[in-house]
Amino acid sequence: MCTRGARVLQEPPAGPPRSRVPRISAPMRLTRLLFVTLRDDPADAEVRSHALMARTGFLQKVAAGIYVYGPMLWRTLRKIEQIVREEHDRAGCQELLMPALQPRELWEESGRWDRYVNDGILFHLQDRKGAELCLGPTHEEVITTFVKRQLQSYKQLPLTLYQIQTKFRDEIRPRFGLMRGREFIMKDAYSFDATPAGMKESYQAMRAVYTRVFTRCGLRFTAVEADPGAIGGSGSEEFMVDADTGEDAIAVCRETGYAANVEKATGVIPPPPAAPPQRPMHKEPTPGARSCEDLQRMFPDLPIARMLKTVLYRVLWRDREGVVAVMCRGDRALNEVKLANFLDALKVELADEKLVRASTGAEPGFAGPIGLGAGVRLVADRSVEGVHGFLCGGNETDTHYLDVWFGRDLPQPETADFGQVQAGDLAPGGQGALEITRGIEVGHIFQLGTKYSEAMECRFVDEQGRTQPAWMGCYGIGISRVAAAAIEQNHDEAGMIWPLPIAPYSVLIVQMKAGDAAQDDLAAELHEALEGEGVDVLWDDRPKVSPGAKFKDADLIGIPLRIVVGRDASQRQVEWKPRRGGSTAIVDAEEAVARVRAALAEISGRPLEVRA
RNA sequence: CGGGGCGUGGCUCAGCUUGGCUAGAGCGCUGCGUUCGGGACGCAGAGGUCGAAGGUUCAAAUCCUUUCGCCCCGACCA
Repeated sequence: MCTRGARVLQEPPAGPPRSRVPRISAPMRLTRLLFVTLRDDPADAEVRSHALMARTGFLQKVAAGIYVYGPMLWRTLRKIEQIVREEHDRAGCQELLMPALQPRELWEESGRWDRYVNDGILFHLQDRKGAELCLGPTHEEVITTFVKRQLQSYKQLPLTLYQIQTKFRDEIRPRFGLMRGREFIMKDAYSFDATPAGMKESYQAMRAVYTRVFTRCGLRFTAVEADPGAIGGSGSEEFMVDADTGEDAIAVCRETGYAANVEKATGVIPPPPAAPPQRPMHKEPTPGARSCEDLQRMFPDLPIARMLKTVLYRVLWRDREGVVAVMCRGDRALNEVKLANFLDALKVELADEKLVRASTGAEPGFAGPIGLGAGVRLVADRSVEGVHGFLCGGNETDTHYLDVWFGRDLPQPETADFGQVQAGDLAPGGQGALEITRGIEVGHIFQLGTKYSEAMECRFVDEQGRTQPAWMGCYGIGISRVAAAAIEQNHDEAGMIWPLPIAPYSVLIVQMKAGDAAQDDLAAELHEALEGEGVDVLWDDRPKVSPGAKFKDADLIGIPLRIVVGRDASQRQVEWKPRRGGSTAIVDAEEAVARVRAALAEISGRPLEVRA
């Protein structure tokens, strides 16, 4: 097999293990690693984290949304996992490992098989007997089964179990490299309690774990209120890594500390303009005016907040579908997640033109509350409250009504909050303005309640001798997504900038000229010294690579601490250059080692600020 | 699933509209030499079923059909 002769692995350092701190050891000379960098971004990389990882061999695509995690990335992923493990174990959680393959029967029990298959996100297959299996996208069914076969008494509760495992979801559109893959690494945890109050306590404990985990990873993040979505349950929060390229928009208020995913966010919206003098409702021809912008041109004196739009939705429930018309102030936008929740629907989607014509008798753009087709349910966003003498669609092509009053011309429809918050709205309570920022969801925690424990009969006997379903919570961290988010948040023109706690290596020794005796000796000495202290150190010992290329590569892979061994090596002088910040200093070799020690001591000794 | 785009050495791409020399460039890679603190230079090389199948033609990377894969927008998304 070995046509090129066996390569001897780098011999392990002599003597006993030098550190009790768990550390990821591997060959640390660049000449011993498979290390290739590309000058150009790959054509299919859309975001920086993906492009940079693909250019450096961190990540290689095998199929859409399916990747090889290269050795460098794997080191980072293991460090993230390590932090996750330590914080979960410290909080009293137990690690286990569940199967990736799961039988259909379990998913029938919870009632999720059809839904997940119809949504198309479940990878499923048949074994040779024809039995159906899926590759687990999540593990509520398995964990609930695992626990129920052992759970008998309240004395066994509370209990939190977790695993770190590859998850499979046939995402309709995988994208952005590690950010949204079809196969990805996730930590999922599940708590079991005897009471709702216990569930909330477990949830709060896990919230603290998450805060510690992301803080220790060196990330800037925000915990936000979230919509629990299809998984169900009463309360949930997402942990968002702050990044402009994030897929999620979040509403935050610096003053009050309020933070919520815009899917869920609510606030106090600017009041509508004062009521105009009463005039009778009348029809007005509005040829071609399909949008509020068109109408503003036609009626320049009418404030947009006195135009009420009526938006038609096709709504799907489990057993039926229907059409719902939703009214909303002209200067506001609707929030389909809130709407679906209010209607208890599986899904809402904008009605197509055909459905609009059938429901209103008019071309799209002229829908209104008066004279809607039979069977169309009418509701209104709370932004319509207090709007008087408004304009609305006439349900007749090229026609709108003007000077319409709720109560006089038609009853005000059932009104609730279906609105999307906007920058400048006040936080709930009316203090402090909301800003809209973006984030990458790296963690999500849920209070599940008894949804799965009831469906799957995960019960125990309480103190009074009664049989009760367990109160559950579930908690996820996208391990591989954390790595991508770290780079989305921390990079510059030249490349990645890893936060020290999760960097593949903590220190990079860049040797300018391999073969120069003084440099060879000093670089080796530094490498030995750092290695001996248990520091993850990488040594760029490549010969025949120009200094420029070495610096470019160093910037690209973003090892946070850098020591350059160059022309002053014979004087034991090296250049100290952190990846971020750019300030460099000429120091002697001992000082460089001391600075590494200090930087590492700072992250391990830094008190964890707990952000609410 | 709807709309759009792309598949040509390891990477980024040209060539295709209007079929025709031996299929090109830059980067990367190998060897030799000169360089050596921000992707150096010279010389000599290696490396390609032009995504796949079928068809049209004297002749197909190029035209036609089918198919597979990938990317973007949307819908979707514990």
